[in-house]
Amino acid sequence: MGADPGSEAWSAMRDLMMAQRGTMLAAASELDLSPPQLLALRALHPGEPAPMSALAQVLRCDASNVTGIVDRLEDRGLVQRRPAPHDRRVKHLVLTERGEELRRRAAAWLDAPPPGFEALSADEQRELRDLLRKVAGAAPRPA
Amino acid sequence: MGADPGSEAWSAMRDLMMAQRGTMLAAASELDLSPPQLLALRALHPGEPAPMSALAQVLRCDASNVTGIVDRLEDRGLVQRRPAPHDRRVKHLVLTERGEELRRRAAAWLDAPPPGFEALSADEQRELRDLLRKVAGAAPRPA
DNA sequence: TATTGTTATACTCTATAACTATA
DNA sequence: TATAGTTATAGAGTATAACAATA
Repeated sequence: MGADPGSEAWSAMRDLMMAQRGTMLAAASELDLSPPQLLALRALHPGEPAPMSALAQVLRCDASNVTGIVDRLEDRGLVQRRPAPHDRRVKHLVLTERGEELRRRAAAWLDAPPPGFEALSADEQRELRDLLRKVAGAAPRPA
Repeated sequence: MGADPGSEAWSAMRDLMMAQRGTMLAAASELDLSPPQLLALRALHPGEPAPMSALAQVLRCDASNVTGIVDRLEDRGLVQRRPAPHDRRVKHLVLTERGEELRRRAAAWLDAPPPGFEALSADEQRELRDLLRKVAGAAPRPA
């Protein structure tokens, strides 16, 4: 019955991913954001203007979609489009004060480890961290 | 700079989740399925008829959406609606032969551990499995 | 010529509300 | 009365193709 340890580990991790999907959807609903809007808000960092194209990369969607997603975030006063200094084709996105505030509320939902992590001792949490870093570091996301 | 080990472990796991999101989107595109359709196909198990409502739970969406998603899967000959024996309000979903075949192709994409897992020794994979099971088991998904 | 972002289009997903058929 | 699934509706996400402005 037992598959190899790697597959079993991956299976457990996918369970956690499905649970996290629920948390993310709940957070989006609570913050009155669509899932892509929530992802976009998190991809933007305070004080770090980013081109529209960066959002397309994170969202893994076509650039044409970013236009509409940013339109709605901008309509709500959460982000602003600004001309990029070095290339007049590029538009930079910056978080507004309200955008930063909403982003902080999103972080409170999503950055905290799920309650299941409390089942591990401090030593076990360190072990888990090191193992996960090894896995994540070994597989740099393909562009 | 270092947060607590739990947060650091969670951060590494979220990196893996974002990477997995890319894999899932690539698989859906490759199989010519939308993300919800792919999720639905995976939620149905060969030889195990399931009510529409089960899909709504897995997809975490309203029941009204399931109608359309199943409509399109049925139009493509991947699933079939059947009357449930015990309650004539309920409709059971079953995978067709084509549905099972496509589901196998989806599993090939998604069930295999990402390449990063190869960075771990067999012992480390077992450690990771045990730690993840402890975390996942401690936090049964809230209904 | 190539790239960034926009527009137009068609399709899918999504929740809400109202509805049908059953329980 | 309550529940399973459908329909109608409106808004949002999605890719494709064509386009403007800029490089």
